[in-house]
Amino acid sequence: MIETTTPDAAALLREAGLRVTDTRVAVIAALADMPHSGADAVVARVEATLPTTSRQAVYNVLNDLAAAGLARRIEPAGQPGLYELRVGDNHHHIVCQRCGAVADVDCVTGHAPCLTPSQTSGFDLAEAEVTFWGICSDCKALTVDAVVAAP
Amino acid sequence: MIETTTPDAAALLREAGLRVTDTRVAVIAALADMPHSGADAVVARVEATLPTTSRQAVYNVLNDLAAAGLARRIEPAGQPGLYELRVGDNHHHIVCQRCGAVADVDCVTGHAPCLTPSQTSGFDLAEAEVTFWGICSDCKALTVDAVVAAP
DNA sequence: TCCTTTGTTTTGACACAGTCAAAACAAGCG
DNA sequence: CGCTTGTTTTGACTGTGTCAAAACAAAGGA
Repeated sequence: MIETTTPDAAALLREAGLRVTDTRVAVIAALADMPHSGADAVVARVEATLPTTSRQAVYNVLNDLAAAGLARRIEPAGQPGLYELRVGDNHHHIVCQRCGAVADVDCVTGHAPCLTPSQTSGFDLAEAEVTFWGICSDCKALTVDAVVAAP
Repeated sequence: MIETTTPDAAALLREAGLRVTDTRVAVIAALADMPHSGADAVVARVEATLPTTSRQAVYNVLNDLAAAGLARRIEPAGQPGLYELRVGDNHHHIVCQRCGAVADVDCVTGHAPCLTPSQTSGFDLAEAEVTFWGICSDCKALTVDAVVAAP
């Protein structure tokens, strides 16, 4: 019986022309469970089921998945690279300035404006990446608590 | 007589409540000359006039300038942090996917759409950062040359 | 002008994220 | 089953940046 927890990682890998290995399946499962994870978090999650997995193997897999278009890498300023399986829809992200939490943001109103800079300085434009910055609800709650607790 | 090469770095520093030192003035001059420079490039430039300057001093100054609002730090994915003196107008950037060159892009058509994500997942939104990716004219030229030279 | 205070710079060790390369290993195919 | 080729392991290494203590210098007052 096939694991339904992951969106049939094996099939995804085969379609992308990548060999199906335990490490790769486990990394995909980890990303399905915890989107916007960094290599370290993935290593930790993978080690839970495959304790002998090396850090390097996870880095390899994450690179391979990104190169094959099965995963997308984002790199908000001040954070290590994060990976997610949601690909192909060029959605955006909102990042917490305090704790670094990341959430998805669907593309903005018709998204045309974001793809059309006023001048391109001679560049051939390939894509536009939008990152929103703010404070997540958890951190907001903490701030309020602090204010309330202050004398 | 006052150096007119830099936009009176000393005055900027004093207004920001920072002491005026050779290192700081030299870093500001470097950034005025070469916007979107990383720490390494700034170190190299500063060493040209102040050969005894330490790498750490440049990092300190760059951090101080950014903290004081005299410089802005950007960090395109896959590159070290870059600094520029153009602050306060929240302009955007276009980055070359091949060579990493960076150019300024003034804020997009009315900029309202980019500041209004469809859902904020409970975040308090502070700002929106847009990064355009493409190929700069230099790299474009190289590609054409390669194609022409190919057969 | 010289002294004092406080902020800056130097020096050198260190941390983190990630890459490189070679040897051991295993998936997929005939 | 065994080959071939791609994957994983191991361990050293790089680049970017931070930390901390001692040496030093800018600003302001005596």
